[in-house]
Amino acid sequence: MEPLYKPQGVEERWQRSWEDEGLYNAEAADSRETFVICLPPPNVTDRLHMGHALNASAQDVLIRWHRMRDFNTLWQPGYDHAGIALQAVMTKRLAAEGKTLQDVGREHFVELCWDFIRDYGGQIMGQLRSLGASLDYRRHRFTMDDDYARAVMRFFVHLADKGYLFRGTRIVNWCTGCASTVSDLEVNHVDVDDTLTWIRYPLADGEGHVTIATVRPPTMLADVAVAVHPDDERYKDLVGKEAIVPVAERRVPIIADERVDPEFGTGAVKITPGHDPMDWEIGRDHGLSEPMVIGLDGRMTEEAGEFAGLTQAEADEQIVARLKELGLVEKRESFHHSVGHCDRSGDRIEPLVLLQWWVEMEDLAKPAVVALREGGVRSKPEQQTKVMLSYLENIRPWCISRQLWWGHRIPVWYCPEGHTTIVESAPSACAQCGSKELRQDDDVLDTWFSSALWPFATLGWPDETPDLVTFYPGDVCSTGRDINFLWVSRMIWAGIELMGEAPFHDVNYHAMILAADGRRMSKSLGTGIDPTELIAEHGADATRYGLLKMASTQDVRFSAGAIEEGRKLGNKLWNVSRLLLANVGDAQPDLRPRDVEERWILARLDAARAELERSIAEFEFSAATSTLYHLTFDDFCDWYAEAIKPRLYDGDEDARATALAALERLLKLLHPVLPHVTEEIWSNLPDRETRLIVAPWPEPDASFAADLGALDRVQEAATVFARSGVRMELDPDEIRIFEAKRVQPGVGGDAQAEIERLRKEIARAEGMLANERFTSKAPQDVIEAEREKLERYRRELDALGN
RNA sequence: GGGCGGUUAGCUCAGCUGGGAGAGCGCCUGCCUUACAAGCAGGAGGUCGCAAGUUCGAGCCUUGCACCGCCCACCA
Repeated sequence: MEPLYKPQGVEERWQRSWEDEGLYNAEAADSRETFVICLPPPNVTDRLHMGHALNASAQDVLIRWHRMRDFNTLWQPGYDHAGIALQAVMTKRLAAEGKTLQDVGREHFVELCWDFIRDYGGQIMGQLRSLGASLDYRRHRFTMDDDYARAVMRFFVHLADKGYLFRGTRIVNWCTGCASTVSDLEVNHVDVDDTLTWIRYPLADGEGHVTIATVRPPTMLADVAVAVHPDDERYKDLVGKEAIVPVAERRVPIIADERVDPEFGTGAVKITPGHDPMDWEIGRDHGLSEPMVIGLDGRMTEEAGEFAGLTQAEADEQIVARLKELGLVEKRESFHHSVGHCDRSGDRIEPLVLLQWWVEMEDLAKPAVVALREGGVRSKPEQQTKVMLSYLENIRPWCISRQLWWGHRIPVWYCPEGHTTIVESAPSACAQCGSKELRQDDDVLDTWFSSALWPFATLGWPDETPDLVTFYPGDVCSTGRDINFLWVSRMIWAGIELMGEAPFHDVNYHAMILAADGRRMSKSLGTGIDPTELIAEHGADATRYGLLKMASTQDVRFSAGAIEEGRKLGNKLWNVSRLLLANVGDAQPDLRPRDVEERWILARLDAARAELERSIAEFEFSAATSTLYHLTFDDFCDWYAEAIKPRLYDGDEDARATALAALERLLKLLHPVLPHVTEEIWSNLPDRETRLIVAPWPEPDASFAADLGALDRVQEAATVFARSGVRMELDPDEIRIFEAKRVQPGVGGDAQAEIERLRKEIARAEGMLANERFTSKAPQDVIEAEREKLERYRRELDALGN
């Protein structure tokens, strides 16, 4: 064993062993209690980034911990086909070759996507292996696998059968960049600077005008009304009259609607149902038509007459110029407001009225609300439950059709009579009229439609497979807050709807790791840090430790020091193991705690076990790393190992056997966080045939917790000695430890300064205990603690000769 | 507009139901160099964002304010 632990080589070797020996595997036939986590399926094109690495580390700690606790433990891996994302990548590649989608055609395009995945996809599983992630890689699933596709089709048909599905013409979020609709959740509202133009609409009866304000003058070509608030006194007389939309020269009614904000602008608003969500709702309620003057390409359509074919910017310029000529522009002012942008492409969302497939969400969401409200599904941090509830309680229909080629094609067939046939696989004839002339819907499903099934479609659903019976429902979902609505909420309601219960009982939302500037890591700004480089440089153990340590709050800046701390911990453990292994002779691990320091370390190990169980169970991984660090450095190395060193050298068999047993326990406690170095050391223990990864987690053992005062006294004496150079009186046992530890006087140890410090503390404590209001109102244990402190200070002062 | 989180040592962050302000890194000093290309021991460094309130006692509870970040949202 070398003095410096080098993870390179060691880690890869164990990763191969664990996997080859089948120690990651979960079997349905295994009758032990199960513990199941599904890896959030990364996009098939993803490479490991900081979020993946952190989340995988957290999940692996849970998985390894439960595996050691004798659970039948399944960590399910796989990929998501990432409809829009992959199609965008492929479209770009085609464009680089000077080709368009139409050039290659649908069928060939899909083949190209598969080729791309074969060539460039699937890298992240290898990267997760290098992190030591103990996924059951044999069970790898992909959301476009044949079996998975069958589940998606069943889901669609199920929703149709239950009446949750409908096809309707509504206003949607159209992304010109993706050339597809996107759901409300995939729209980012971004503040932008626009120009607000105040335009006079003459009244049809020639009696004056009404002024509206708009940031999008070209859409006035699609105006069908002017609306005011019903209680707005200024416009009472105008309601029911007509106005003339300038340029378009169209007569439109002036209507009253409560959704108009009388405080905004003039209190009168142009109504354009074809291009604005609120206008669409008002228009629908007033039975107005929904003309559109902007097309799928974002340009002005034929409906725009003389402006057809122009970009919106060009149309804007020309229309405003025309209005100015007509003297109808009252004013123009800069205007700061928030506008929807496509989360994927960044393009400004174009609200358009299109025929799409929707899921009616209200009833589906209700059982999920109950599960969250009644604690069937808990969140960490807890506030996320409220966030999720407010989303589910205000949920709106989900637009699930996407105008893409890469994805699950919607299983709906249309006949010339206009009938629809909804079945899982291609029908031979129309279900209603028997027509053989069927045409499948061109669209594919939202990627998240298939992701929602992940916890059970990966186990064989809709078939009642042994895997499904054994491993559903799972236990924990660990993910980022960014996909809580997109993915987590949908797994919950889909699980309840199709499986009768939610797929997990706990959701852990991990921290976001930010760059040094406090913003999200950004490739273009060069602030990103690649976890695969961290692994290559510092090792997987150090990377895991560092990520878990730094990610204590919801958002945290990356700190290289945390990784370094992990490396140091592994190195320290390595070296204390070298010390013990080199000096135990042929001793076997055995508990023979004869002396106080041995009972003490066993009690400390058990206390740490309890702290770890609590922190891991509560997903407080940062607290867990802290426990491990102090246990290893302070307790095990600095006190215990130092104290027993002389006896090890002397060939004390009890000390040797107990030291090995204590080291075993330490390795077990550290294994979930630092799996590689602990397994490596474990393999060097005498007669070691079993693997640490499946070694039993230590049972609670409080039998050594009593009478630990001796160590406390030695530590107290050491502190006093270091600060003052004065030795307190100790018992022979205590002196032995004190000597073994070779306690040194601190630099500038100053008895006088220490005496003054203690006197001040004593005065403070005495003051508190003399305060009747404190002694009468404070809890007994607080008062008792204060008395003990006072005693200790007095004892120390006494030792200093005062 | 609504909601949530944050503001503690030079840096990254802990601080559980109110009861002596902490860790790691960095810095300074000493010791050891027969586990630790390092380790051990000690030290300096903080009006716990600001203000008021409750309390015997506030980093922690209440109210207001300031700044930072995130989420949701039909401000044309």
